[in-house]
Amino acid sequence: MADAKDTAWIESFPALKDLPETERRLLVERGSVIDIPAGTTVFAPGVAAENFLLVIDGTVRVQQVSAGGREIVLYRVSGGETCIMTTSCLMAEEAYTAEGITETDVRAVAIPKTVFEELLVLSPGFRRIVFSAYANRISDVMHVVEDVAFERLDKRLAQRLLDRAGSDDIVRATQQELAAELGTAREVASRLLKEFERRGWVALTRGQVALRDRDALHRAATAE
Amino acid sequence: MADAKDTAWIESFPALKDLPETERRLLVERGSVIDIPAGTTVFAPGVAAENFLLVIDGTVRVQQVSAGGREIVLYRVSGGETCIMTTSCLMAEEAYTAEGITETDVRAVAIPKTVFEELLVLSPGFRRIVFSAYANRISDVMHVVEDVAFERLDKRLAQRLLDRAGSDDIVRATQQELAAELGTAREVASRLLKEFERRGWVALTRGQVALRDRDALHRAATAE
DNA sequence: ACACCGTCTGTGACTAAGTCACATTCAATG
DNA sequence: CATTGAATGTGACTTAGTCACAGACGGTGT
Repeated sequence: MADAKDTAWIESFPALKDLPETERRLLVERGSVIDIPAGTTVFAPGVAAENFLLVIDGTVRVQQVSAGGREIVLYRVSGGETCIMTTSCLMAEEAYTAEGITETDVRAVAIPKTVFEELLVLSPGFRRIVFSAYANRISDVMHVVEDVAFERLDKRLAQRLLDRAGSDDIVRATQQELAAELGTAREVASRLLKEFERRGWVALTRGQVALRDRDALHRAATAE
Repeated sequence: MADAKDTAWIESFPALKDLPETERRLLVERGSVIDIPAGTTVFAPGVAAENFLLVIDGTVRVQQVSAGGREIVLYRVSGGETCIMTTSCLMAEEAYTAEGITETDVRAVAIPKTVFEELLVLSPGFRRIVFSAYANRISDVMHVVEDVAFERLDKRLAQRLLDRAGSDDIVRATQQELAAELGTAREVASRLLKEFERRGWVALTRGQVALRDRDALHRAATAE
């Protein structure tokens, strides 16, 4: 009876829907669709996950947390993507210090470890999906290194505002949250935002930033 | 005739030498031992590699290079480890901006892509090795993010000096190279090193740093 | 031996970013 | 409408990065 719903999700994964019928059936029959409320910790240091997660809808934020309580966002996993950290926590020798938190309500498919192994064996397509997920995450994190080590903060902030703004040109986030995106201190983000406001690029209100001049922000984000 | 030598290398990989005989034979018969001189670029942005590399001896430095010419070391691959970047360059959708360079003469085993695929299919042990290599590299790079974003430079420099010093307490590297390790500017590294010297922790000569007080450096590296 | 030259190192002056210690403002709630 | 906790603003200071140089060292060829 739940069959109609169970087969539907696979269509949201471009990479999966082209798999041969046997492999699709394995996924559909043995994977279970789960709903996770916003703000849930999906994985964290010291907590081993037993499932391979495919995110159908919503986003999971993966971030690094420092001893001093500062945070930095490493990447986000959203609809149609796979969350490799849940599985790879098992395999890493060193302990991760990163954590994954649902930013919105998330609907996901949990593939048990055994089925994950089976698919790796019998499906070249599935292998490709898993490896390219890994490769892309490494690439994401390397990009964060590049950003933090070499780019100016005003540039990074402007870019982040553009990335996070919806079509209404509004970023719904506190300055604390924006600072955590970039791995900087709240005061620093605050001062930069004030400067952006002084220049007429944004308008600040409690808990949100309204973009007023996307062009100017874009120029700032891509300067030299 | 080359058999004696061919079977020898597998013993330097703790993870591989416990594989079943069939899988070991595949590796030994189809992999080819290659020698790479120091300073060779093993992989770079835009260059796809066709082999899976197992490093027998020597080290490969993987680093990020910025547009402005600044560098930062992400991790090193040394004897008994696998270089996943060579294979995963193929799989990532985004282009990498990292490059791998041999720091010493390197002896490695190149596993052709087809054999790599075969082994992934038939060997759970080999899969575990590959995935744990990926997981550990992600972990390494995340650690770099943490370091760059949250740790003080003097602390990081002290740690790096201790890491890189041989048993003779000497780090053979120019200040430029040390700066590149940490992703900072040469002048900054230079000033910090001078300060370390003033405190009697190190002695500076052209192209090398001699450690004079490991304890003090260790305290600096682990302070709060 | 010595002059040459490229690399490596040192420094001052300035800008950018992070820290610390607060003051202030806002919006939800009783 | 008064209280309260979260969010924001700011000054003063330290640490890190940039820019523009000036020296200093060590290998090379004559």
